[in-house]
Amino acid sequence: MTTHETPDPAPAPPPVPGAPESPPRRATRGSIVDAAVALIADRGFSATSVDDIAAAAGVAKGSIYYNFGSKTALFEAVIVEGVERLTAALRASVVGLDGPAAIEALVTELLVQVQAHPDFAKLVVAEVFRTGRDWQHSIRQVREESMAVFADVVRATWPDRDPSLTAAAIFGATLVAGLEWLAFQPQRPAADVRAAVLATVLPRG
Amino acid sequence: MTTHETPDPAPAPPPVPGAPESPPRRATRGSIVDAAVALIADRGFSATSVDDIAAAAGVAKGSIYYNFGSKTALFEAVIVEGVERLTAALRASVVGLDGPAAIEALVTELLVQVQAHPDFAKLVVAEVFRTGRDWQHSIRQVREESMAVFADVVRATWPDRDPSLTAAAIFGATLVAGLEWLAFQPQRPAADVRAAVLATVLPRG
DNA sequence: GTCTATACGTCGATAGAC
DNA sequence: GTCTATCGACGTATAGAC
Repeated sequence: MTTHETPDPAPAPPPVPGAPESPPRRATRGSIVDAAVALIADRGFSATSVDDIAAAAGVAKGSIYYNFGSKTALFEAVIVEGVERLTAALRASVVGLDGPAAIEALVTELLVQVQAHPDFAKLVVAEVFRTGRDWQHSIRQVREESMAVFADVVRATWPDRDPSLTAAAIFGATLVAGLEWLAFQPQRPAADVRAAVLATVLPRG
Repeated sequence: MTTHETPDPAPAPPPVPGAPESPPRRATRGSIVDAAVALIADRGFSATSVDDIAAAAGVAKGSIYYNFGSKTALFEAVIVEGVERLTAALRASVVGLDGPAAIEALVTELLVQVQAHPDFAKLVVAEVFRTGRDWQHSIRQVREESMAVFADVVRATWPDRDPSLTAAAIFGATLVAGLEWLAFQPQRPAADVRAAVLATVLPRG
């Protein structure tokens, strides 16, 4: 860094004529994240090597370190991106609703998300309650955003109940029933799961 | 998975599960199991080394291999013993009860167990839904015994509901609310958690 | 039965070619 | 920006002393 090197933003690779603004980095990043979610959900963080992720993503190990810096940083990115996507979906599902209808919408949307991203759901369940991990703070921050969506609806629906604990209970009921379904009873229709959860967490209706 | 592959259950190693235990061995075994639960719950299986467990238990690494044969076998023992204890406690809590009172007793007892063995509770949540692990079969077997206690009570209480999915929902609501409490709101009284869960999973009454 | 010492393999991270 | 080759650190499991 002392001698004269060109510290400028590196020139882009040869753009293929006809390829519409396809940053090679986005594709690489995306495939790495996808592979990491799938592998870590199944085997856990430490049991999944960076070599495994690179092989599954179809990239070289060096590319992972170029794009994310470290294995821990990669995992943090996976968690943060996933939870932000989940939070956005939950928020969107309750727009214009309140009361029991809003609770019903949240439960339904969470089940949809669990079915759409089962690996990520497993990963969240496996890692949220850990305390001795480097990414604890990242997880905790996004966790609270997601939980707040539930807590706000609970507060507006049942003013006499504890918002955060009730939100955790409803969230847990939905998530665990959804994973029970995907992991052990995948042949059941989604409607069965939704019906069972709603019958459990909503008063007679 | 690991380094040298031990060619399956070979009769070579001295420690045979089920063999009569000499008194000195029990103390060593117990301290190893306790240390393993605490460390693995916090950091995960692969992130916890046998050296760490040995140090926390106050024994030498060789003693762990003498008593359990492998790191995987140690973890299986931890899981099986813990879930059997939980199942026994749940069964005992509903003797002579049925209907909503039995549900209430199960929820209460599960919260008591979560509070009494928080490390084990975290560990269970982290590992139950994994599929790519060696001990998958051990976990699944004991998991079903515990879940059956809930499902039986659900079946007797609400004949119109799906037993296994409803059991999963109630179990999930209780466990996640309990861990939310221990991990993020430990200052709250236990009664708050119990009240929130019961208000969520039991119809007005 | 429990300890210490060590062999053998794997993993995260880096360097440098292209 | 992505690749290959490689290094140092650490982890499981075993051998043999006590």
